[in-house]
Amino acid sequence: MPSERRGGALGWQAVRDEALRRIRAREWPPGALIPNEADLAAELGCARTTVNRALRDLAGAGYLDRRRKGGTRVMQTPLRKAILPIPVIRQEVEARGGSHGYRLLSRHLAPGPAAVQARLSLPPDTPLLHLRALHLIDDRPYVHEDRWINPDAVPAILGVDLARIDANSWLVQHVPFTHGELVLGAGAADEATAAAMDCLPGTALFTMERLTWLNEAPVTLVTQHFAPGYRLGLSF
Amino acid sequence: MPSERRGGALGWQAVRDEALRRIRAREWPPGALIPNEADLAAELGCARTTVNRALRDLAGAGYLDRRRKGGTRVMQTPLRKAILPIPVIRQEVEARGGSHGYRLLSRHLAPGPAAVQARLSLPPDTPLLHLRALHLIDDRPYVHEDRWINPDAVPAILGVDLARIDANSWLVQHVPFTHGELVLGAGAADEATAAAMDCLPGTALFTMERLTWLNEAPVTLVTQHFAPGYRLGLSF
DNA sequence: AGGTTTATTATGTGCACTCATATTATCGCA
DNA sequence: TGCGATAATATGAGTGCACATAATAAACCT
Repeated sequence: MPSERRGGALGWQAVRDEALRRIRAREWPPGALIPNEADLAAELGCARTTVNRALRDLAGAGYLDRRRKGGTRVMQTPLRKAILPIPVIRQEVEARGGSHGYRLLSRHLAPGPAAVQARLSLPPDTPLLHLRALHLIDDRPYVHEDRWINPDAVPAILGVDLARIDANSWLVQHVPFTHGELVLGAGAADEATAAAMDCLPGTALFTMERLTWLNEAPVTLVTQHFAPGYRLGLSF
Repeated sequence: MPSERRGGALGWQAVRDEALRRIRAREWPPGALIPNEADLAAELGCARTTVNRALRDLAGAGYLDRRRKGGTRVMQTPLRKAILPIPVIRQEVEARGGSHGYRLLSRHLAPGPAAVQARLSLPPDTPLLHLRALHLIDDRPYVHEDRWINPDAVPAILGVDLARIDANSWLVQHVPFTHGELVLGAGAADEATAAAMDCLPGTALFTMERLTWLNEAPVTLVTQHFAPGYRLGLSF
């Protein structure tokens, strides 16, 4: 018996599936108020706790809107979401079965342009570690990255041999962060990027900008340009 | 008392916060086995159920790896994720405070190119509704979309006046779907897209391709090209 | 009628108990 | 020593109960 348990009662996943079925079948149409937990529990022959967990899960998935005393209603538009794992290039390449190469192109310690300092919410004269690097997959250019690191938040980074290990891998292993922002876009390759990526200037490149924070302190800002033709696939 | 309850016991969110603190402080270092639920409950003075919920939440967020009998260990790399809401252009534009305009550029009912039929897992001769449309924000081009709809999955779409309401809005309101795929990328504007978007051919455009399914049946495949300079921001 | 207080209601959360299930470790035997 | 059966263990899950909390509806008093 797939979805049944002792005495024919349903488990929380079975309750969730049944509720989702009713939503999709429009038995519970968009915007409608659904029966309360106690009634559903009685109808389905399980405990209220079980119904609670099922409905809480559906609310988290964006199908239901729940409020105390107000009851539970079906969202008018399901509002689906896709999950984007924050990529670690090295792992991404190796997961594809490719060999990961890495070349540090430049390394400087100095305040960045005003726009960068502002993006990090730092005074214009705060020195930052500026890295430019190239990730390779099977010896072909894969990602060109331009990174700024705040040494105040990560003093140890200054002693790391970044020609041997890429900053992303090192940071992921050694520096926790609390939250971040991510911006996706498309841009034309500039001269420097085109040279590094071995493509023509002006080629359309997929771009990802990432800014991470450790509490109130900015950790690192990185802009990555992906090789021409790169596609990022997600499921939802 | 912010995080306390009756008798000084912690609630599940407080337990989660404490566990997260220990992970970030490296009191529980990456890869380490943490105390079992019963011990933690005893230490924190709450029920095992409460600890269970807290740790389950952290596992869902990617901080912990749990397995029966194996115990709970801290993930070596936290593996963070960003949530990408599947956009509905009209709502996105209006949420920005802009006015949403829409123009249907073409509408045909015929089988598509082999690549499209294959992407939808349909025989090469299945007729599809092919739409090209332009979304405007404050009367300026915003998104150019090229859409294929499977009339077998959505017969009613053939009777809808798609010059008045955009297909996305109509589909979201009238057709449930079970899952989908999404591909992000960057591409150069071709002649037709450039003309519609009022930019030069070859301009780098952010691209989103979306394919939705209703159980085993493909519903719609849409390729959207966003206006030059478009940036998609997310938090994590 | 108007506004404030009070009761009602549905969900949110916690606890103690019970059993299920997936592993892992251990024991016993050849 | 090697291998299969068995016991031990940590998490997964369900139930019944109690109480907390937020939002609403009803009662109440000017």
